[in-house]
Amino acid sequence: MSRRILVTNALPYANGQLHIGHVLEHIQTDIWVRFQQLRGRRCVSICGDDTHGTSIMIRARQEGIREEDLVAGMRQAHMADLAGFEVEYDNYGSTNSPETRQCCEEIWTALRRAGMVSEQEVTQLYDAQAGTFLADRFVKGTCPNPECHSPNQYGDSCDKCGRHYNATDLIDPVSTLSGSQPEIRTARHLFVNIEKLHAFLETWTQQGGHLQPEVANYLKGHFLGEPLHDWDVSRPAPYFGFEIPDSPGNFWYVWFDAPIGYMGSTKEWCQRRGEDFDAWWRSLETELHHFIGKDITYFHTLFWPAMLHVGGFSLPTKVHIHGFLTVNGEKMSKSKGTFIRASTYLEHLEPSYLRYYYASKLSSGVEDLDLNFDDFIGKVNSDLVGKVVNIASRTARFVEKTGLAAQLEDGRELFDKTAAAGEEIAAAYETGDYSRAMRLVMAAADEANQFVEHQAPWTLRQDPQKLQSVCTAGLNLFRQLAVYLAPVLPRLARQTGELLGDPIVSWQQSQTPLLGSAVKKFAHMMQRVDPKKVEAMIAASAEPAEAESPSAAASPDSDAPLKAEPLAETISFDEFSKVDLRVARVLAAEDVAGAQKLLKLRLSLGGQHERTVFAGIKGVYQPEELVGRLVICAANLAPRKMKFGLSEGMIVAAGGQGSGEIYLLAPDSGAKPGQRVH
RNA sequence: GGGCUCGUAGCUCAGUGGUUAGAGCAGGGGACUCAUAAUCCCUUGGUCGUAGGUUCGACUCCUACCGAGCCUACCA
Repeated sequence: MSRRILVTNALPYANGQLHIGHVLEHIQTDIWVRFQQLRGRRCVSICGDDTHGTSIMIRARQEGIREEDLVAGMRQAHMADLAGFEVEYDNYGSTNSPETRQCCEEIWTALRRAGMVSEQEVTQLYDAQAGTFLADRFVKGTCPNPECHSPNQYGDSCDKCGRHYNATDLIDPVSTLSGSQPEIRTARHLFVNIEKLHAFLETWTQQGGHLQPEVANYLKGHFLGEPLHDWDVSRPAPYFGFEIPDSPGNFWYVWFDAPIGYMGSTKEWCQRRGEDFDAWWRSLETELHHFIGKDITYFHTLFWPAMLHVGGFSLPTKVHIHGFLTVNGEKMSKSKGTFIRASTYLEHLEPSYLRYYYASKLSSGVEDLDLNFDDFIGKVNSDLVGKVVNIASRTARFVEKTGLAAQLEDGRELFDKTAAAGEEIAAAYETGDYSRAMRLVMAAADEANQFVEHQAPWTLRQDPQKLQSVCTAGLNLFRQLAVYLAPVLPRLARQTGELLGDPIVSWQQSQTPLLGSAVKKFAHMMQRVDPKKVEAMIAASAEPAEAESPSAAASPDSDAPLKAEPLAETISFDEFSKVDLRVARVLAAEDVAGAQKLLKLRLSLGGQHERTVFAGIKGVYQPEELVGRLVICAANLAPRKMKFGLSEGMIVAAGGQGSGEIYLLAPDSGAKPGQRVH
């Protein structure tokens, strides 16, 4: 009996345009789906937009439109981008649909019935002016870390010093929505007591091959080794989402309904196609495969199976988790032009290039994948144009008039060999090891080129029958490759079908030669990648701000540090003079065992006045080189108790955060310990 | 600090116990000229991160360390 498979791709968030990192996942999914369909399986692919949450609500407000309109517009843009990359879904839905709401209610009811919902008080910052609670990313303030005190930090953690804290700990918090000072308010939230399913999750994650081994290990070590925390699944109004039926004024948190959106989207498809929903989501006969990025592992491997289990739905057969995309070896960067939108790519380059490149580098593991443009150009040009398409290009013209021979005589052996390789290639696709599949196909392409070379059809004008025989073999070898590549390169498969008058619809077509068929006039199937277009794409992606402005070019110093850390708000002289900075001499400096960045300093402010200060400069300054030198110390800072002792001040230093650059300030010679800095 | 992944030729990567470690690209030499300066043949190039260990035998297993990335905690 043929397998029945339901495949999902993570739902893109409706808050932004797709970029080439999103595209990686969609292509990975699309290749797998097309492969299954080519193999004759019943394989349905489901996606849609993830539409709820504070971000969407805020953005809609900013643009002065309804959330529904914002979300609808973004969905159209996402669908257009995906279509541009030849990514096809059987249904592209939205979490903001009646179908998703219905599924949410069903699972919620089951959670209630299982006694897995509890209420707890949650204290959060509240913006009275905007009338909403503030998610961490909507509040900014000064980092509460006394050693840091960086302004303009988000409510969850400081990107300067890396400390994590509660938004309520921020100094001088400001709502980014209204600019007003938020107040602290308490609200009742609903929690799912996932710990009750600990044993179930332990078994499900560790057995049955549902997860890649490294993912199973990760969960075991990080979450399953101790009781699972209750999961906060509600947000008080106003919130763009679904109101919880039995808890008026509370809405399901976006991550509650996001995966349920897979079901809602399936339901839409079922209604349109007259399919039975339960046959897809409550049937042991149906495989369920999720493709996601490693950033959302947690939601898909713990909460999601738990919700499905409680709701009586099918559990995922496998969660396929991939790594992140880097470009030219680094995180995508707006200033370097490597943060490339899907639509920008499509304006400059063919989707086939990226589909093939990604396929050639994807494995079944969770490793990150690097898109290196030199490599990209080389690989696409030599593999696809130089090798694969070239086989057709050098044989088709000779048989335009005669068509394919009635028998496969020459090349029979190689044809059989290539046909036999099909199973190995299929196995590689099946496990998600596309790079292996591509290697195998390219090896076959090399042999096909050798065959053509040795038969030298261009020397056979005097022997039309032999010429036709050789080219029939060459084109059949090419057709085999086109079948094997069809999941990755659907356009090439279509072109091949047209060339030979026989559409490629099944993997099985690689096993039998096509004979007696007419051959159309050969036209180029794929253009080489033009490096200039790659450059143009990168230039078009670079942030306009980074495009050189005349004044920036004239200045000897880059304005990058200032951009990285914008000026703080204006303060009065009185406020400035509250900070008492003093010249101090380093009496002693030592490593703090166990600390990653800390040195323990003993400072003298003159006479008997000494201070112990911890400074995050380990690895940048050696303790020996500090002893005796003068530094500037914030001397009236409240002492701070730290893991390694009490810190009685702070020494000031300049630096680009995160870059490891730290430069201690020093007074010019002549300054004496204890002197104040005015 | 804990965890995961990775470290093999200039580049991108195969290779998970067994003969002298492979491919593609790039480089060098030659051939062909059908083909999108594509192709074919030959060729240069690696102490498989380091150091130990297990084994008759290790790139492959174990331990430690070094380096890169990510996650997580703590801390700055």
